[in-house]
Amino acid sequence: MLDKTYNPQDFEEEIYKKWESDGDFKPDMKSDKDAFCVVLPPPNVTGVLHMGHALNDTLQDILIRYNRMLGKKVLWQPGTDHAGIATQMVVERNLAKEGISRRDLGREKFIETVWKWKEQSGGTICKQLRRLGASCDWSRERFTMDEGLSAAVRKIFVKLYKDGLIYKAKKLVNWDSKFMTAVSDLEVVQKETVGKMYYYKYPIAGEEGEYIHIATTRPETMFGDTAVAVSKDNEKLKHLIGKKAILPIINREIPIIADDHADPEKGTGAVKITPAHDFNDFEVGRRHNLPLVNILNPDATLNENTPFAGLDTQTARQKTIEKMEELGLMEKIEDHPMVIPYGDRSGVVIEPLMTDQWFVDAPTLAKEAIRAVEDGETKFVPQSYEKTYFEWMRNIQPWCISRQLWWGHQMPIWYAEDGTIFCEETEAEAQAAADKQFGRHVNLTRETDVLDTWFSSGLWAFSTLGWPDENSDYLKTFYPTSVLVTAFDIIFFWVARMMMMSMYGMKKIPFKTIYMHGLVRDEKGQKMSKSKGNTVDPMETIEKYGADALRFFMAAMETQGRDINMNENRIAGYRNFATKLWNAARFGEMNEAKPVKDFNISEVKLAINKWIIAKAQEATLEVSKNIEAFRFSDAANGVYQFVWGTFCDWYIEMIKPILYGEDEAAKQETRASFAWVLDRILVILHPFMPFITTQLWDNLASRDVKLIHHPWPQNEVIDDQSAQALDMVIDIISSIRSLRAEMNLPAGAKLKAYVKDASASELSHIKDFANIICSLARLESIEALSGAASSDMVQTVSGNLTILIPLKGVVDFAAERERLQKELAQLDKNLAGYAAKLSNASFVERAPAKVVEEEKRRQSEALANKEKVEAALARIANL
RNA sequence: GGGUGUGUAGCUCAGGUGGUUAGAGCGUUACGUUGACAUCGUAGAGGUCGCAAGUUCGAGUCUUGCCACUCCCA
Repeated sequence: MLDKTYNPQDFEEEIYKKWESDGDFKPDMKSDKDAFCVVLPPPNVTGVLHMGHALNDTLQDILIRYNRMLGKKVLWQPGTDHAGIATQMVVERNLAKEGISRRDLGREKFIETVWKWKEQSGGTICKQLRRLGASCDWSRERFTMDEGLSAAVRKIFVKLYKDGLIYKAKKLVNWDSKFMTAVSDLEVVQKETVGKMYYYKYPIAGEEGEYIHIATTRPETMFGDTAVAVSKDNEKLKHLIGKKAILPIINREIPIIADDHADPEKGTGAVKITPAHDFNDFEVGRRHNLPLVNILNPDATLNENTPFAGLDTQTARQKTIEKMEELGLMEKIEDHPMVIPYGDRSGVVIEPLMTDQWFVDAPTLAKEAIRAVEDGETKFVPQSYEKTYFEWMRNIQPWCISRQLWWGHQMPIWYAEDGTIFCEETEAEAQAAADKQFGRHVNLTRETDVLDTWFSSGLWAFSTLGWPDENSDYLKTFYPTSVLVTAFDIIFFWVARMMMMSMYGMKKIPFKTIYMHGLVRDEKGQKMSKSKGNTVDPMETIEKYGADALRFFMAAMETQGRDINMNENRIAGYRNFATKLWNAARFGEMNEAKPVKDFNISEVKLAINKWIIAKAQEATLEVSKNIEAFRFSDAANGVYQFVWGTFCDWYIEMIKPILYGEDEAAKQETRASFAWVLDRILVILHPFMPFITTQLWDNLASRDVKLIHHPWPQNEVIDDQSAQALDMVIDIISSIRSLRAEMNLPAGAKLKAYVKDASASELSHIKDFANIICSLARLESIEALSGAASSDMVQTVSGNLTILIPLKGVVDFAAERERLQKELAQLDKNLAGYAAKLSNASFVERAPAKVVEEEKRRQSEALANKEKVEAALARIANL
């Protein structure tokens, strides 16, 4: 027997453990069916599950479970990302608590510590994914730093290097002074702030009392100035071009050059050029062959090229201003709105800095990645994301892949004493190559930089399937993967890079479809963030409402291209939905509705049972179609509507008279049909709510097949002949219920009803379903009206039928007149609309005949109804 | 500044290709403990579909302009 109340905490975790220990998530590699594969976007190993994951993983699990039930060979490939900076940060913070810095430990010991941390605390998010019900094949769990994936990284790195697509260059890069590493453009966030604009002047060399006026937001960088630029079109200032300015304080002469970077309309029209510390100035410097003067140390303090060595930029700025004031060169300081770059992990100001770094030639790799999408080999859903993708890919910049961190893939690069570079997959190979080239044994030292985390996750679609082993069964079976499901915020970080790396490494697309979903926001539509304190922990939600309710919420809210706002009421609503299903199942149990082996739906005789079976099949079709089209909300709402609105609200209520009646054959068939439909519900609801469906499946009967592997119904022939009769019954019941409510008839009053204007077949249906109608509309009887309607009868119209109920002295006829007047007004309004359309010659001429016919039908129906209502009004006019 | 979305009931949201009286859940009102379920049932109220013009026999849906907000890129 099922428990009286639905309590997901009682069974969800156990069910998951059983699936996992039974190997239910593993693909049957011997099967000859189509393959279906999804790679899990690897969460950071430091991560904990947030609502974004809950959405992402629910959608993937729905696709995975649906396709598994379709009988395909299904793999959901899980794993985690080593998350370079994030992980190093966590471990460094832990060490700091014990007063140890990573430098105290040294590189090797530190990395050991990270690995230890990973073993102990790295698996949190994977446990949480299990709690959500994600049916990943955990036996194949990978980590971006594990041996296989590291081999993939080395192999592709060497290949790229030898193809000339990885190179070392001294360039201006985004420098994070907290972690003392370069970061990529994507890891920099631009924040708007109100800063200051400083106006000062530089003396002109050899011209006493002449100055050039400068406006800058960063006075302390003046020690790195190697020119002042003026536009050649600047009438006021162009006479200065070719002269020299003197950098005050350090008294260095710098040229005044002509360059359009200096906009005559902005600031003073003259711009100080600091090529080593500004991306724009760097370009100016290159155009004019200006020297680069670096004024910063790696920790963003000023160096000995300045008078303020060792001071941080803020202090140095104050000192510079003071000095300039002393010299009488400071003019004014104004508030100035500006955009300042910050490190997305470190939160410190990012400084452009000249350093030696390694780059991937992204513009070259992007070509194939663009082509694959242009040619439709990979499709974006919703398609509009193609635009974003193309926009980015066509303007892509070289990708800085080196990081001056310790945690990550160390680059397979070795230097000889003279600096010659050797790039091989192993040290031995590098040594051999070096010895061969030099003709003697040389000492090699390895590059200390590690790779950007996204370099290894860029290989994820194929490295997890066994590459570089080209003969791997999994690689052959599952590559290209079927669908990638991800949020749009990592389209550049990850999706674009996987496309590039896969097209380069595999010469084939990584996935056929990329499904992009939105972000999960808080109730007000604000982005969730720890600093705002508006995050909702999915684990707490699951604890309170069950994983199924959270999953169903995510599915039901997922409409293409839109963000999802959290809504606890709604989650509670889906928990109620689960409760509803639970109680429906209990109803079946109490009424001995057990699944019947080899139950043949084509032999079902009762219209009510035929009807619900057809409706269940229609719902199945709807769910299938919508999942295939990635219309998750339509799919979820389809099952919801069927379970609650059709099965519980109508079918269960309508079969009660049968189940409590005397007709044994009818009872038997109804019990079997009920059980069949309930089973069908469990099947089509399973991808959305795997736990409750499995719990019910396992407890309602002994089964030959586990629900997780139950075949998904396909190609069914739907017999909906009985649909019309049942629709009429439902319509009659609804009309009578409305009438009762509107007239405030006591719920307990048993009434007699008479039907007018019914055809012979309609009358026979009414007779067949009389007990159902009476039970649900709380009538004493329903039969055909013989003779004229008596004057105390109130009426309601249902389709083309008129239902009359005599109400001697029970009713307030004034209220009834009011009700009928209201109905009449509505009918008149509609009739006016139909008449306007049909008297419009161009409508009748140009609209399709079907539409015109339909309009005429509606008009005549409304007219007939109007007559009936008028008759009823006349009848009770004097009461 | 460039680009992209969004604006529908009190709230949160659905409304592929234009065609009934624009739907759901929550909330709300009235009634109800009828032998699964009060985490419930029945019935109702509630909308100039952001604004304005246009195309069309017909516009929530297509076009243009405007307003407000979101996000991405500079």
